[in-house]
Amino acid sequence: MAVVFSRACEYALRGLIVMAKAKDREVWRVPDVAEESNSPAPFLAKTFQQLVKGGILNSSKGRRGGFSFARPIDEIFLIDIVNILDGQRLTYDCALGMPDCHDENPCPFHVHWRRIRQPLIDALSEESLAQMAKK
Amino acid sequence: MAVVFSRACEYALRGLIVMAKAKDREVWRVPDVAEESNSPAPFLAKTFQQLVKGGILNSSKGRRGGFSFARPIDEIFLIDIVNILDGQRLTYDCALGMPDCHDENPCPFHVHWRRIRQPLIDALSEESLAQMAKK
DNA sequence: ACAAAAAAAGACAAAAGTATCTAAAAGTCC
DNA sequence: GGACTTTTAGATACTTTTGTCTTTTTTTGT
Ligand code: SF4
Ligand code: SF4
Repeated sequence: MAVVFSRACEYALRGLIVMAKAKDREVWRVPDVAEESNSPAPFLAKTFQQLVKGGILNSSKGRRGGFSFARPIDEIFLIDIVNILDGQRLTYDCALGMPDCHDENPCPFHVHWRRIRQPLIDALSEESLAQMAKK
Repeated sequence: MAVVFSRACEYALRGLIVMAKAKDREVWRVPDVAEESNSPAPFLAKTFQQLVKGGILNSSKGRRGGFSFARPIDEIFLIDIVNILDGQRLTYDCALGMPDCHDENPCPFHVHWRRIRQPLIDALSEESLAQMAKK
């Protein structure tokens, strides 16, 4: 088990940060992103396809093809990426794994998880790839 | 992938909360805990064995045997359970999955993860099973 | 002593997640 | 048009986690 994000999400975040940091370069081939972000290229390629479907990336085939951002990077927030790759797991699901329990008649742990999850959601929602690239 | 804890940890937390809530009962058989916490009994048994090794639970075999707390439940904190079952993953490892990188020359995400992880560690460190049982 | 009950230990099975490989489709450049 | 490059799609393999099953060991109660 990874720490908080799935491996796919970890690789994607690392890769997208690399891409966002390179102001001069627009289009990236998967092998280049993979090398720069220390990710396995074939696996990263799969997750980039998901990000294309999710509207984060554009892709183009052929000689000068590759992946590029589908919109300005100050309009791409970390939560967008996490939502596409890891779903609502981190932002909605019960931390104790109960399938059909939310808010009504909460168990003792509920209030804690709420207090922890909300700042996480806030941070992911407020931070854009553009801001990540600056630091 | 579970939300933040492994399944083993989810089941353990749920089970221990059930046990802590029952002030009248000291010794619990695994099948009873499993039923009360909606966990698979054989799997829960395995994780309880880990908690015995970790010093959280005592176990006794035979007719009136079962599991009981190894120390007062106001001295058992959630972080103790998480540390035994999930290791340092949540409290120390890099959220982006980089193996050998901590604090020195941090990447753009580092500061965010620190700001999120610390409240999590604090909450888990401050909350005891006794407090969990009250609510 | 004996039978029953419980945890302990280990083997095993199933599922999910991660990673690689191959062939196909589409675009670029000459 | 043809060679080449890149994504896309699908198949496949590996690994880890999760879950089950069986046997053994220990204790209790009769
Ligand atoms: S009340 Fe407890 S079991 Fe229900 S969603 Fe909240 S943490 Fe999960
Ligand atoms: S600096 Fe970035 S890569 Fe390094 S431990 Fe922190 S979050 Fe992980």
